[in-house]
Amino acid sequence: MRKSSKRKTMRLLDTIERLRAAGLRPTRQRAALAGLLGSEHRHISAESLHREAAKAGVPVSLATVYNTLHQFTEAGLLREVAISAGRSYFDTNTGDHQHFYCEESGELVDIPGNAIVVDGIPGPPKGTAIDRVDVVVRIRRN
Amino acid sequence: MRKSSKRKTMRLLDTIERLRAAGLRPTRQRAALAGLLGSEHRHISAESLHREAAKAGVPVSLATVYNTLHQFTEAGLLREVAISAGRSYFDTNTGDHQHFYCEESGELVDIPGNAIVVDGIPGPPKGTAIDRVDVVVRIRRN
DNA sequence: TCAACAGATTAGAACAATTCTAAAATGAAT
DNA sequence: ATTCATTTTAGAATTGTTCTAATCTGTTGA
Repeated sequence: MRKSSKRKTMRLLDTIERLRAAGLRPTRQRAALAGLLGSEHRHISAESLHREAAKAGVPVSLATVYNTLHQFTEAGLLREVAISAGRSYFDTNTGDHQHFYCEESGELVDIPGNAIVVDGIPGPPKGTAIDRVDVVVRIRRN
Repeated sequence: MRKSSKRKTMRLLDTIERLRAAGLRPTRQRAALAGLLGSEHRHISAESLHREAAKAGVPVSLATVYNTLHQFTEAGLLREVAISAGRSYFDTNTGDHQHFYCEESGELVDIPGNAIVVDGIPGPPKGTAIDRVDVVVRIRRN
């Protein structure tokens, strides 16, 4: 067995464990998608992941990609980043951080959470609690 | 002439002046929509403004509502607030401020700009400049 | 005042992103 | 192996938005 193959196998087992831990049945498709998401932090859309899966020879329906992304998000494996109407990203980095967003290219760039500080947020309206604070720094080429 | 009618007329003239000043031809529809947007600060969607116009007896096509909202935004009369895929708001308050967003109700609540402070934003990627910093404080009922 | 034309509006088609549906397939537990 | 709940799937449906080509309206200048 070659090294790369062995590594792949170990990653797969890992993935299956993580799915189980998240309370998700480790199906073929979920494991494949989790594998594609990989360990490096990335910003993906449903469409782009669907294309990637197809390219990797894992035929998954677009509906399943959407289902899976939402389940992963609920399970805390992903974070959804709202940018603009009709443009939704999923971020494999669920830790504390924010984003630059380039209006022209549509690209996201991370801002480490320890860099940015938001201060002076008033108490939330009665009967509600703060869930998360999202900062999007919109940038333009010049 | 009744008081309310006089007030209405004055507002209309005002509106027309503001449109001209923004370099927009003061058409029936633009004046009507600008009038509906009124002077109090509000958060609206294209759909909601379209419904309002219909209810007020001003038949405007949805396409015109979209066109007008975008033109007003470009002219600096409105600010667009991106909340989530498939949910875009226009804010009649173009001054410095941010928002609470209630995940459950979809409502926006203003946070005065003088309250909130964002610090420690790193220099933007090479070749780009910061256009705007958007803060969305996501809240949930409890 | 009105003719002419650029610019604006319109209904409806087209489009993009996402969700729904009902049927077929699969994983887990006997 | 059989069963059953869960998952996947293709394709239809929905939603929000933009496009298109025809029609209409402000504005300008004769």
